[in-house]
Amino acid sequence: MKSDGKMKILEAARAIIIEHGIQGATIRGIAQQAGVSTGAIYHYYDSKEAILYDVMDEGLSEIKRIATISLEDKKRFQEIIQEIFDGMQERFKKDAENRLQFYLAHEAMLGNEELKHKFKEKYQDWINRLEAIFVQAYDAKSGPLTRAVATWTMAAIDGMVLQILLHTDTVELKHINQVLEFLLSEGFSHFFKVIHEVPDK
Amino acid sequence: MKSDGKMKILEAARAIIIEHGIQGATIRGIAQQAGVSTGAIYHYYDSKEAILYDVMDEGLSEIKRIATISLEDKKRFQEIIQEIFDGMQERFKKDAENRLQFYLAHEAMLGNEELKHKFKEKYQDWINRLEAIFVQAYDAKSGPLTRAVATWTMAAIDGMVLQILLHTDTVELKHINQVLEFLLSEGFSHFFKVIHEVPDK
Amino acid sequence: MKSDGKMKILEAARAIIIEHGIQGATIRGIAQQAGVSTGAIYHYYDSKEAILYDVMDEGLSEIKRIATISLEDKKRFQEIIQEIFDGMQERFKKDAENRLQFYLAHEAMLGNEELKHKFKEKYQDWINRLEAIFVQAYDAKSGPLTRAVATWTMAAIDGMVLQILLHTDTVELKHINQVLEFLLSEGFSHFFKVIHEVPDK
Amino acid sequence: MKSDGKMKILEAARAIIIEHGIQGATIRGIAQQAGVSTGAIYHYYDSKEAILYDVMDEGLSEIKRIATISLEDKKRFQEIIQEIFDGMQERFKKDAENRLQFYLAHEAMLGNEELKHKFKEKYQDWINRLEAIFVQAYDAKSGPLTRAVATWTMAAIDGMVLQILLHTDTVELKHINQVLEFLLSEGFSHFFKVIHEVPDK
DNA sequence: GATGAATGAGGATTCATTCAT
DNA sequence: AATGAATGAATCCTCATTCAT
Repeated sequence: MKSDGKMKILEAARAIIIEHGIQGATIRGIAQQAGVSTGAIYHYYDSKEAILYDVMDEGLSEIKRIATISLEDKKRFQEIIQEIFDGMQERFKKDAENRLQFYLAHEAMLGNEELKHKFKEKYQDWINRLEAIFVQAYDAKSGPLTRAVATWTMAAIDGMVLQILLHTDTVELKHINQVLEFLLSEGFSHFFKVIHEVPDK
Repeated sequence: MKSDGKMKILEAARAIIIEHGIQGATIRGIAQQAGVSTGAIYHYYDSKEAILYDVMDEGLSEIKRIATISLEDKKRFQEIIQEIFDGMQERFKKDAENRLQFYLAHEAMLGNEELKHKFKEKYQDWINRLEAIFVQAYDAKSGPLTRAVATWTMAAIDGMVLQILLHTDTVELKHINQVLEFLLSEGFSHFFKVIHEVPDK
Repeated sequence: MKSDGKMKILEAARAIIIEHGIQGATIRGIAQQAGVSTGAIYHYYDSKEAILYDVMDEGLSEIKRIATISLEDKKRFQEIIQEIFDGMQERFKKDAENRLQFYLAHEAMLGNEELKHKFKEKYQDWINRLEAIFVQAYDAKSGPLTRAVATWTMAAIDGMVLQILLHTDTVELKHINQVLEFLLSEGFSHFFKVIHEVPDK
Repeated sequence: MKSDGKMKILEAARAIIIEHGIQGATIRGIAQQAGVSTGAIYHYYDSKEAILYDVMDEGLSEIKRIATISLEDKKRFQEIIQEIFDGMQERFKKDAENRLQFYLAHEAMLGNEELKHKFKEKYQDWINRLEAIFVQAYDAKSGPLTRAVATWTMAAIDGMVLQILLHTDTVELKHINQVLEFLLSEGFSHFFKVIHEVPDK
């Protein structure tokens, strides 16, 4: 449970980061946005880095991604596919959250080891879930290859989010979705069927 | 054709970024590494950002090279595939350039209009080339769907680069590559064959 | 009401300018003279220019003071005249502030819109006050002509300040003042008497 | 006689100063405008300051101001007045020249002793001429007071030019001119008549 | 708990001038 | 005569962090 003060600071930091990026998130700015003094920040957090870590911790926990799909009740193939598809569509639309995640990922890759570790955990988790979904949906045998497919899928989503944030506009969303639909309904099926026949190199 | 001075600076910047990260890449540091004065830097580049952009641009133009080679002479399918595969492997290794891509994308998202425009152009270009390769390799008919596939492919590569930079280590590279290989040698073939039979919605 | 910190900085800036000129007034120098760190300066002022503007503003608000005093209680003509005269003499002596006025005017002309706006307001204010004094002292009827006289008077003072700063030494101060005295005690009286009889063209 | 190279540089410097002010006039910029290399500048001039001096020398010589009025042929009072008036109107309109002169004056007052000296000479000259005109027009006796009046007049013009350059817009030009007209046709006459009766203090 | 003034090292950038070619 | 690459000290400004009140 976070204290009131911490929550105020976290929320402020989040808002600032979304608007001004990590570089633009200064202690002063966060303090101002939170309506407290700069000194007060240091009552709650030891350093700026600690704040970033907490922002990430909260931020990444919120992001359920496509992994919210319940696996408890056996659903029909078509239903699962549809849910995955809808989940991805939702993800593409969450501009603020995507920015935040992207900024944090960027900060992590700049050398912040703690953040990097946090991301690693999260990706492991996300990919685990995605793999589980694939296993169920496509009746595939869990293994390094299903995991690799999940990894590639996650990568494709991240990369697509990046292009959306950058407004690269290389092709209409309609066609992006057509390909996605094909992949989900046929591509993966084909892959998992074929791949099982191929011996591991 | 880059001047000697520019090359010296680019090489120095790349070296610094690999060793100290982007945050550690200061003008002073780059100048020192390049063995010139700080002022000299500004003889060749208008700003630090221009240098970073050039490092990225220079490094990632690999894609351009591959595209050019592949399309010059009619090669056999297997050869083209191999080149694409190798090109992607190369991309994964370009540590400094990949970091820069995310760093600069970050800047672009924060409102740097010039950068935003450059990224848009760059993605359009990359995806155009990728599409052209696909058209040749898979004997597909150029259209919004081939373009969408190229866009997804680009996205997947970017996303994979992100995971590599974050060291998410969700699965061994061997399996990542197995999936990639399947996609290139069979997946896309299958897709383009099937897709032509499906009418545009 | 200026804070202690601001006053310290303003005084330091004024001292530096008088001794080393505007070019010699660096942030480091001002900070040193004020006995604070360079960073502290930015706690009080947003930019170097803001400091310089404040030094000028503070110094030249003398005019404002005179105007206020004069109009508070009904004074005799001779007294008001004397105050205007003394006020002008004071203005001539404000070396740092006068230099700054020209320095900042220079900046304004080069396209600094904020500064341009400030100058416009300042001149409007000065001339309003001067006009009010004239109206009271010479019992003139407020209107475009009294305003025009105030404008010319302000112009003459500025121009004289310029010549003082340039040390043109075209004539002894004694005679400059004799003419000024005549203007104040007789010239303007004559003008306002005559002008009211002339119909507006 | 100035060499071709010098003339090119001077003209370039002049143009740059008018547009970007003295601070904006860099050796590089001047060289570029003149279409020569930065090094070439130093073939013709020893330093930047030397260029400024020359620009001023040319610039101030060109400015004939109201002093172009010929005193050779005895003109009628009304004619001379009209010429002075017209001369001032012309002066007000020469935006580029006024800027140049103002910028140079500013540079001089920043501590450049050579420029200051040059300005002193010029002001002495201008005021001498103005005084001579007054003596003739108003039939006054040359002396310190006529000189003081000329100095004040010059000051008023400079100050008015400043306000015009700053666009202070305190009053319509029409009324500015009405006051000026009164001064020329009646004010000065009155002054010179009265002043002769007053004994020098 | 809370404030906000103060620190000071470190950042990018500018520019008159020099000099080998 | 002419070039333009190179110099490097100096500029303004930023910001995480500290600490007396």
